[in-house]
Amino acid sequence: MPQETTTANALLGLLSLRSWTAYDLTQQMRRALRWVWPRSEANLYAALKKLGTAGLAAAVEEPAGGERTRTRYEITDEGADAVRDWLGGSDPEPPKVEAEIVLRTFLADLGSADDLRRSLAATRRQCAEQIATTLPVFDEWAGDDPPFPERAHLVSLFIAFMAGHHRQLLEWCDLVEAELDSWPSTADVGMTPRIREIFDDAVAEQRAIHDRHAAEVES
Amino acid sequence: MPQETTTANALLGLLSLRSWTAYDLTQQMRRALRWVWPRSEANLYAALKKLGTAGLAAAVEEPAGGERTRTRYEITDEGADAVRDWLGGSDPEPPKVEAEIVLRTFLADLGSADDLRRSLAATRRQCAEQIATTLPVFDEWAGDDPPFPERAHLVSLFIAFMAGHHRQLLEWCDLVEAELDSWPSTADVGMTPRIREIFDDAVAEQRAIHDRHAAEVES
DNA sequence: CACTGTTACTCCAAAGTGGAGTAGAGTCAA
DNA sequence: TTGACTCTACTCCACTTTGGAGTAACAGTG
Repeated sequence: MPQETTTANALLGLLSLRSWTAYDLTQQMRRALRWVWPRSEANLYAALKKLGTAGLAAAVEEPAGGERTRTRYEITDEGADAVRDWLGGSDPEPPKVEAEIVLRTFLADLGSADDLRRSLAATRRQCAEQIATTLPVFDEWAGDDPPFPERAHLVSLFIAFMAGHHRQLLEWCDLVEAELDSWPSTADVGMTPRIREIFDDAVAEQRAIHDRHAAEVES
Repeated sequence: MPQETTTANALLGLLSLRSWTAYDLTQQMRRALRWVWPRSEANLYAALKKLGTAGLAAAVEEPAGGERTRTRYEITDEGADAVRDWLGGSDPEPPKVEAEIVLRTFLADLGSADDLRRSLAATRRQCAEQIATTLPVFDEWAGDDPPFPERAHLVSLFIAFMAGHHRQLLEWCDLVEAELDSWPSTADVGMTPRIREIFDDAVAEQRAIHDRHAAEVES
């Protein structure tokens, strides 16, 4: 049996909770899981079809008002096995970050201080927009009739990750902006005492993690 | 003039600092920039060729010992303009995260507690491995003869981002593991008082960010 | 002088993107 | 009741990107 993709397993995971229509699944991915596993609609619909042909999910056409139909998917026993194999028999891919803002900061001496300030402001705005779309979802969970009350612990950990991610990103933006305000320009600042402090702190923290891990492996 | 991709601009950014061979550029991306802008080797070589045909960089074949040649790239005036346009005339893409570990945690009730523990341990290991590859690069910057001493301030902010990212990820792993140890199993824990605390804290933090941003926009 | 590792790339099938397109159904207001 | 929207429920397609394998020459080591 060939290994399924993580996207396929994510869909199978949702299908383990209940049956969904294809449309609902894409919306669910878009509303919530997008923030840790972003995939395009086209890809999700395609992955669902593959789950169907691989026998991991069963597709049923159901009426959707008037002439229309929609496709409802239900997990099969093979599908449930596949999810268990995934969780129990493989390690997660390492987390992956794509942060153009950090790239721009790294190359900030090729532009003006205001260029960088605008980019940081854009990142803050994007962060706030992201939160604006997720807050209603969280409120649904906080309300009287949450979708899966017995899963509140897992959802809470998910939300904690999001909060931590946003905190770290915005704190970093604050740091960059504070530094930027203390520089004459973006170029040729070099290793001032304050910069040395930031550098040493960051390296020391990484080294501590590294050493702690090495010690744990040895033991 | 059509907009360049972020990858193209990243390469042009490096070429603004000095000339590089194609091989060196891919290694540089792999050693350092990968952590905020991961791209495959194949893609980088292809992007460089495009920069050549677009006139943004000039490719020169140079001898590489014996019969072999390698391609050295130098930025052109058009290329330098393109970088400035990028930094000054467009906003960064929103940061993007892909974290299978969070997905697995979200779906942890489909597997055992040990499954999740193994996944968390794998994430910790991946984190340590990542740090192990970056520490030598940082040490180079801390040493007597750093590559671009006048850019130390930008490199330091880059490293600060990496440290913050790793801190947030590992602290989240700690939180999950601590919770996990207090649960009878991964399933059906639901909204215990402790979970409610985690949930409320995370939502409150997000809301604070959201409200602060809304207030700033209004003013 | 064989062997291992590094340099310097290319190739390719498969996965994924994102924007446009399509078309029926419900909703609300003039 | 008719037109304008928005939502539902997808499909299509050209393009980009991935990641692993492959290739072949050179450089250093024992």
